[in-house]
Amino acid sequence: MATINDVAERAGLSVTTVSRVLNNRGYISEKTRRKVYDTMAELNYQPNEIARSLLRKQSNLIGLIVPNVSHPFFGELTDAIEYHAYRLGYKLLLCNSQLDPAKERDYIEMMKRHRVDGIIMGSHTLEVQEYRNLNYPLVTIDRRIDAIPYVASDNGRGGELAAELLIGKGCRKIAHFCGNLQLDMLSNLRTTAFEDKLRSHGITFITLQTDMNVFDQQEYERLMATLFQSHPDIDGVFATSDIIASFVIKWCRKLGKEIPQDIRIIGYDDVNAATWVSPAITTIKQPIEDMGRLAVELIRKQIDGEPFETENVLPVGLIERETT
Amino acid sequence: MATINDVAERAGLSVTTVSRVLNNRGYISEKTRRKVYDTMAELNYQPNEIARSLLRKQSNLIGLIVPNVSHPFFGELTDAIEYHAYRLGYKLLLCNSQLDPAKERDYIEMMKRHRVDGIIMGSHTLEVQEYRNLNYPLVTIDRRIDAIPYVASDNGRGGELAAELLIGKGCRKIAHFCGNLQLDMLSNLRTTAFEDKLRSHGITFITLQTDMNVFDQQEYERLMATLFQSHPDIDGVFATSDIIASFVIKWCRKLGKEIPQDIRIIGYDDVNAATWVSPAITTIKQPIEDMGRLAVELIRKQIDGEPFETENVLPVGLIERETT
DNA sequence: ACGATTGTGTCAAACGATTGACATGTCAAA
DNA sequence: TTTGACATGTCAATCGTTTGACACAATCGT
Repeated sequence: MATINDVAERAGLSVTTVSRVLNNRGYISEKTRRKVYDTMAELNYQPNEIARSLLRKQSNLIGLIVPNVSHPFFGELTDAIEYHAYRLGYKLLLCNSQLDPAKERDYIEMMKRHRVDGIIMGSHTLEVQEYRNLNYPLVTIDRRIDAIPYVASDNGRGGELAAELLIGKGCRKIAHFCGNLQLDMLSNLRTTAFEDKLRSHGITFITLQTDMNVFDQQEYERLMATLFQSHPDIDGVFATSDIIASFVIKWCRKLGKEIPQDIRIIGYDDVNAATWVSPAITTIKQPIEDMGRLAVELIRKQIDGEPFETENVLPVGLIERETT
Repeated sequence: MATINDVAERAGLSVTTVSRVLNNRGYISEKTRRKVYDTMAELNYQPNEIARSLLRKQSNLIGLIVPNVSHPFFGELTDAIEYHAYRLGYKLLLCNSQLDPAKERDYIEMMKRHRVDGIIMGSHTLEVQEYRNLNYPLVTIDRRIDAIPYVASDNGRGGELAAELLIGKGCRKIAHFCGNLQLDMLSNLRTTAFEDKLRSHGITFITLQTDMNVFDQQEYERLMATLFQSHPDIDGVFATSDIIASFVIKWCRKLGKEIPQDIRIIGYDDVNAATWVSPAITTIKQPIEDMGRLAVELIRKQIDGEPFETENVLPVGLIERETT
């Protein structure tokens, strides 16, 4: 691969001059500028970003850790993050933790070695202490750790909205699929708020935990079987992801339950997949695009030393479709 | 951030010695080795991969370009690629082209500047000439360009299997949703093989083009409306992705068509989403995991100068579920 | 004709690590 | 006592680029 020296030599100029046109500094005549560009094209020269990064102490890389990009929520979030990172001139280093602490730790180390400019943590399976010691531009999705800036949507409000809708539709016995409550994530607020609301209305509910971030279809199926066997009379379901909701729909069909007459279902996230199934899923919309934009923005601000908000909670919305 | 000099100084050793323990070369006493590791931990030292890359002329980065990770097929493919890249010690640079040639070109340039060790092209919207001139370790997914190694699944066989199944089930008038036939992709072979088979059996068919890689829900809906309006009597559908198939299912429900009694539907890919909808989609399975593994493997072989196959066509399979 | 502006050059240091050449020393085996 | 393995050190070059300091011309306005 051609270097700046090759370009300078071939163009009959000094490296300094070539560097000057590359970086737009100092006086350069139009003729020289053109000569340099021509030669660059001729040699198919691309400035070596590695050398630049070394000198500038800036890699223009952002690390993103998610449980799994093939989960619709994280896929769409990754899309949004990639879009905004690109707009700001950053490249994205993608890591799937698979919710494996060892892999997550390993990836974080790798990223630090590669001197990424910041890390967006969509997965967080480690102990709080480890994140605290990181000492790095960081943004967390859906989890609050000390003073580390985070972006989340209003999970409490989401749970409330779901409860209100189901109550309003007259449901009397409701099942709720939530994520792993052991993990310290803000999405657990959905469950808290949802249960509080139901309790205050004296409505019966059953809460079932899943691992919503890396789906295990088998586990979902087992869970559905258990639920409908022990509680054949539930008339409402609040699932903490649209994917789980789609499994509920499947199971209802299998059991001959009419949706929404016999049972009402509400999902969460409003991923594209919510409209792929029929009936289309009523859901709580997370502003995925905005969350991605904000996450990137927060990294940028930390890099540029600008002030930033630590707590970034975005509004959610109810999207009513055909399952309620 | 601490450098190797800081470590050496603090440990009372020379950089050479520290470097020797880092790289496991030459004689090192157990005592010194421990001293170095302790000091590294103390200073929270991480060797600067940027400096290493510059010297070694190896970034350990693999670039991946896909139309869009939030498309289930590419999400799952990305997962597989990430998994195997990680196993081999590579990090993944993720790029969504959004099927925008300008963005794709721009990303390719960026990747070359960053000296990624190889590029996996899951999106290819540029002119053949541009890829030819790339002169870089490259692997293409589902597209054949000169001698550039590619991985694909047996699209021809896939189309054939779909046709055989539908014919076997007694369908007489079949609709086929294919991707953009203008793009020179191997997935077009599905269409060719499918149509050939139907023709040889004297079965009527209608082929409709979509842009399957970046889904536009609106477009799908429009397409469905058109199809069922002008051909209310179709009794079989072959969709070139499971997502499109799920839209067909939706539309059939809306029109009160029973699946599979009135109409049989077969999708393509066998992504997870194929089982989220009900009835679960009968589909042609692409070995996504293997495709990802092979793609990474092909990049590695090019980097390491090992011999490799240029044509890598993996077998597909029929997964019969509930829509046929 | 003077000084300012413009255009280009030379030189060297710096970024953080690796590596080869070579020197020096200790210690134990032969 | 000699030899060689083991252990560590010094020194300098290298990867490709940027940048500041400084020098030297040519050209321009006045």
